[in-house]
Amino acid sequence: MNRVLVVDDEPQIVRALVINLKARKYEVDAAADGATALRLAAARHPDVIVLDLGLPDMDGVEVIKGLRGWTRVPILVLSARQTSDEKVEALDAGADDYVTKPFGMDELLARLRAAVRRAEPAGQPDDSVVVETDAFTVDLAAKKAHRDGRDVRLTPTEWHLLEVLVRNAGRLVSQKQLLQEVWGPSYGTESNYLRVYMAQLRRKLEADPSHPRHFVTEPGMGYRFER
Amino acid sequence: MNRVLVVDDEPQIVRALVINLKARKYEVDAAADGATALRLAAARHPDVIVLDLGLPDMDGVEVIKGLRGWTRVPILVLSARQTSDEKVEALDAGADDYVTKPFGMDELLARLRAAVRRAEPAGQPDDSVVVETDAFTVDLAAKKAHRDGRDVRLTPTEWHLLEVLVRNAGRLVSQKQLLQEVWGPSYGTESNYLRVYMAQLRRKLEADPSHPRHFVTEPGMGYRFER
DNA sequence: CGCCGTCTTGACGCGCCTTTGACACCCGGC
DNA sequence: GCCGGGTGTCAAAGGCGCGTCAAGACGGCG
Repeated sequence: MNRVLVVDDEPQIVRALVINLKARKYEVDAAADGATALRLAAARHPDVIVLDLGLPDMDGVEVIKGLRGWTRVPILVLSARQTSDEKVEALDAGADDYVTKPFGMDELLARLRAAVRRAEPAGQPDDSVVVETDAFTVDLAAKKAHRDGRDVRLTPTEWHLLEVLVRNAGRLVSQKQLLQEVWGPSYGTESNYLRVYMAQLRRKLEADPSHPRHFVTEPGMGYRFER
Repeated sequence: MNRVLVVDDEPQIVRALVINLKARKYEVDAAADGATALRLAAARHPDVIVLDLGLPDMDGVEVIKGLRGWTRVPILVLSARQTSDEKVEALDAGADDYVTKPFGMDELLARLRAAVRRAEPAGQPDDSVVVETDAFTVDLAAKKAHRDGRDVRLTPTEWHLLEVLVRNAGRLVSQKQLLQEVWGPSYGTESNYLRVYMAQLRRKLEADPSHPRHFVTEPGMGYRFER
């Protein structure tokens, strides 16, 4: 099931979109301004964002840039402005598509499907989403972690952190990058969050949490997941 | 340089597109019918396809399906038909974007850039910058150093220094430049720092630290990394 | 409205990294 | 042969980042 973030300050537009999307089995979050949009994008990690450019608190293009600083999630811009310049600016800022109001719901949904479809990973053989270590296994797609034959329960934040680390297996991930990918673009220095949650992951997944072998600290730089 | 395949049966449209695209340093191929389009797509492997739906020999949607059978290359549909049904059909067949004629060249080019951009390989993953010497290997992206089959742990300052030297491999780097790049612009004369940390790097990476072969001192000037 | 799980925040001790000073060494010039 | 600038080496001190714990704030759900 795909998650959509709808950003628009006109309630009736939001309502129409939410109804249509939910009817098609999307999970929907909604935001009425740019700040909320950025926060929700970070917190909920939608598969696609529908973004109205005319927001009360900030320029829509700034929202696009704010998102593009840390994510490649498809952004479908919705706007009443029809001029070519607006479109070019939004697209070059990182938007994936641009639909002018009034729009046909069928077309919007088709463009949404197209955006989601091409964002899906190219089905490459043998890049399994299941990662195994000698102590535990993680299935990113199924959102399941296993250890000693038992399921391990992880909170959303723990999952998110784990996911970023596992996707970069073997590579160092800087503290700043972790913070921005998990907590959102406005974070970057709150390294105490990382310490708390790395401890959680280690406690839940490492065989010997006080001597981690898979979640390695690189002092002063970041963390690394080693298979 | 990106390669574009333009598919349209109207010569003046093709001409306009080709001129504009070539002026922006794209390599351009052109096809006037669906069969030629499919052949050229296979032969030339364009980075993006601009496809008119109204072709003389076959339905545009069939061309899309024919392409999608074997490639995920971005397809930007160009069409005179404005109905919602047409758009939905084309998008669901696998098109990435749909622009109706008459179209603004600026907008089309922006949409083209967006299509090419998102098709680019996702960010960093697996683009490792590995430097090898006979004694050790350094992976700048993963922040990993290897020697005698074992990982070598480096502190942040050591990494930073190593990075500057490796990025300037073979070239002399002045003491002042090293100090300013690693310790900040307000440093420039604290050459004792360099001596301490160069010793660290040599001890951790050189086969014979007292006779360095890769981290060479140029007395009175600076240091040089030799592969 | 109250409960429960999750996230945030602060405090504390420890260990490692950085900084700093002292000293030996090499090499050219006097 | 002596001297001095630049360099390599070592070790101690200080500070900062990390792991850990726990309490409080927050938010979703019944």
